[in-house]
Amino acid sequence: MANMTATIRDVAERAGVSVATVSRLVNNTGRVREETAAHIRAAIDELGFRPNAVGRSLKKNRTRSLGVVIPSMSNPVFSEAVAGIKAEARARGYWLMFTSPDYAADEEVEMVNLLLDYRVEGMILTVANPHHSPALDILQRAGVPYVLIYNQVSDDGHPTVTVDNIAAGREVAHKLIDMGHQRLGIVSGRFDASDRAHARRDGFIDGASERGVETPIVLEVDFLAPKMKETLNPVYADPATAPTALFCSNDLLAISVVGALGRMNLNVPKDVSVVGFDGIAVGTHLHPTLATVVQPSHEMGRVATRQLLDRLTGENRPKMEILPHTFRMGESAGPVLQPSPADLRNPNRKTTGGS
Amino acid sequence: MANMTATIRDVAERAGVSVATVSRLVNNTGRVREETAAHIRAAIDELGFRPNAVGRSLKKNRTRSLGVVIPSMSNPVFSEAVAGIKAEARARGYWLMFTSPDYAADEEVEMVNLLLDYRVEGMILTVANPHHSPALDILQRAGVPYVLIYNQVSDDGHPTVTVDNIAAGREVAHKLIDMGHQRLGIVSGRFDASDRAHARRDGFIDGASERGVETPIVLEVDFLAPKMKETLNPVYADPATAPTALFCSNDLLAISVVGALGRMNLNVPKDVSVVGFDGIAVGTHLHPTLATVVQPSHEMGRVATRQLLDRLTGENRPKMEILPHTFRMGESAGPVLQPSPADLRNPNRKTTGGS
DNA sequence: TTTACCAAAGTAAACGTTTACATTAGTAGG
DNA sequence: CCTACTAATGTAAACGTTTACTTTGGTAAA
Repeated sequence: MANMTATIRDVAERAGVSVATVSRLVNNTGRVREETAAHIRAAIDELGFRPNAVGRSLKKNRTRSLGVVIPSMSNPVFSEAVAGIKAEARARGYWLMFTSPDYAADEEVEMVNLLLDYRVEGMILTVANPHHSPALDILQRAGVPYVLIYNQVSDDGHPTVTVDNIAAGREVAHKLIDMGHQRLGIVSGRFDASDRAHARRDGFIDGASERGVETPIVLEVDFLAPKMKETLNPVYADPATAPTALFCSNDLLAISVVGALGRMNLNVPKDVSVVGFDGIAVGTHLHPTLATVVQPSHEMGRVATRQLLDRLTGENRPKMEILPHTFRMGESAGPVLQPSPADLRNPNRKTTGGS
Repeated sequence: MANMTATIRDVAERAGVSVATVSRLVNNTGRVREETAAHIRAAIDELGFRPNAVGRSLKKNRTRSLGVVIPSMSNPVFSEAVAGIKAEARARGYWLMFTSPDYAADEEVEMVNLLLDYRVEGMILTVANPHHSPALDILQRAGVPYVLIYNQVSDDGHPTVTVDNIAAGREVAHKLIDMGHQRLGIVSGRFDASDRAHARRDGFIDGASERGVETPIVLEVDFLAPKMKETLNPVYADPATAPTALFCSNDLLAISVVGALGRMNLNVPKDVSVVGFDGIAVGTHLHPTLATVVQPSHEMGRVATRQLLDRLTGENRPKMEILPHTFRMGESAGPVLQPSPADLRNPNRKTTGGS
């Protein structure tokens, strides 16, 4: 009967050969006579031998594992990226050790430290703020290669695979204004926990300003437990001033907003248009389907991993890479139905905005 | 400047002590004079020394890591469980290596093998079918402790933390029938990929039968890419025979069903009631909110981990543990509004059903 | 028969820790 | 001054692999 963790030495002994020969057979390195091989294979089977990756890692000084740190596992957008990372990593023989700090900054540092202790060969991560990140400092000090995903970095910064959040935010503003919306709003998670939410907001506000539309109001909510109705109620107390379109910093938030509006007896999109960000799958199954900016999450994961692994094999250094996003129209967004008298006098697009 | 992976020997050398002393200081085992300690700490800082977990694991023959294999990362119900697992594991100094086979049976085996190679000390997993699982066979053969979660096992089987899926299914049937529904349906993922979907269906059918209600029709869809409208259209072609209530084997599916019905111009819950299973957070944010059976996912993760770790420290053997589920009412389910003439003559609850 | 070569296998030294055991030196009791 | 004890530290052998280097035979060429 097979049992507790036989070692290569046990196998060698039982097969009557040296450990070196067993190792060579197991790893297909060097040649071994077929007769001998048969003995060894038999011994392996009988003992239930399974090469110890710990011993191997130590000797080769390579763990063949990558660390992945994403903000949260409960947002499908990150799951999709991890799927992409996993696909690419496994195709190249790497294993993933991943974890999420769930939006706690100190956890970010803690997890990076742990991963370094485990000697991952590289890391892929999304941090709260890449421009001031203790976690990244540690990583750099340790000299372990890494690639960011989703994060919004300025040009010279860290190697990153992401989309152009600012441009995307701007486009959403334009799209909504083109549909006739003149009073815009933003619903976002905490900006200090997400640099991309920050960027999307900036782009959106910028886009509004470019079209001479009043600056959108900004509603910052706690992403983890958004009390959506309480947030929206005061804003929609006066329909005459309330935004006719809301841009949400991610799809999960947008779903929550759509639900809350419905429960406030406001129709989406007739009374309020809602646009999300991310393009998570569930958005297409809702009623109304969710209008959103789609990020190529799976692809982002793949590309980041490819960059990282190429770097590890010395092929080249990762650089910043901006992947294309797309706007996906959905039933949650539509034209303004009842423009206010002011809007009737003012055509949609002002050519220029004073101040 | 700090740099490439200093070893304990480097530190010892620089501090002018032996490696044993450094080890003792780092691990708080044995005493070391404060003056010496200061030197060592300085050396550690200057060299950026970070104990190599691989070396440590090899020597101690303990990796302090647990393997987690869940069917999919894109279903939030599993993310919640992992959060619970993570909380408990980290509190006791364990690290998680987790992965998901994404509903591919051969991957299940592959992942378990990899985790065993990495010498995880125990595993927590949800398999497609615990009664015939090559992955579990391997695990048992290897003698590595494990605990299942979510899986539906018969009494004598594997240690498992789960809810009573059959009873829950039965309750849902009763609830719906109590609301006046007489024509029931089930929408489920592939039964061969989920023993719990199987159990929920059995319970539901059983519950209907107990009340003398016609056997629900069963719609089996591909969970990964459900073509929901195509599935539901033929069923709802004739409103007179179509189910007035649908029980879905999980919330993600239920959300998809609600959306599809909406797009078919059927009102939920006026025309059709929909009930899900899992209790994922997003369900409470939708409009209509999702009626569902809530599993204590986080708690299930915690309990399973506690069982496993207790087992590892020899405290006791894990056994099957059934946690309580709850029915959460939501706007997606309601009473039948326009009972058919037949229903009017027949009161809701038949006292007994003849075949 | 020698020589040279090659395939097949063995030997032993790492890899970075931990830890049982040994050593040293300082202190207190006699 | 010796003895005994203790605190502080050192020595060296593991843990399970991989791999450079060596050894052993067998075979073909000369």
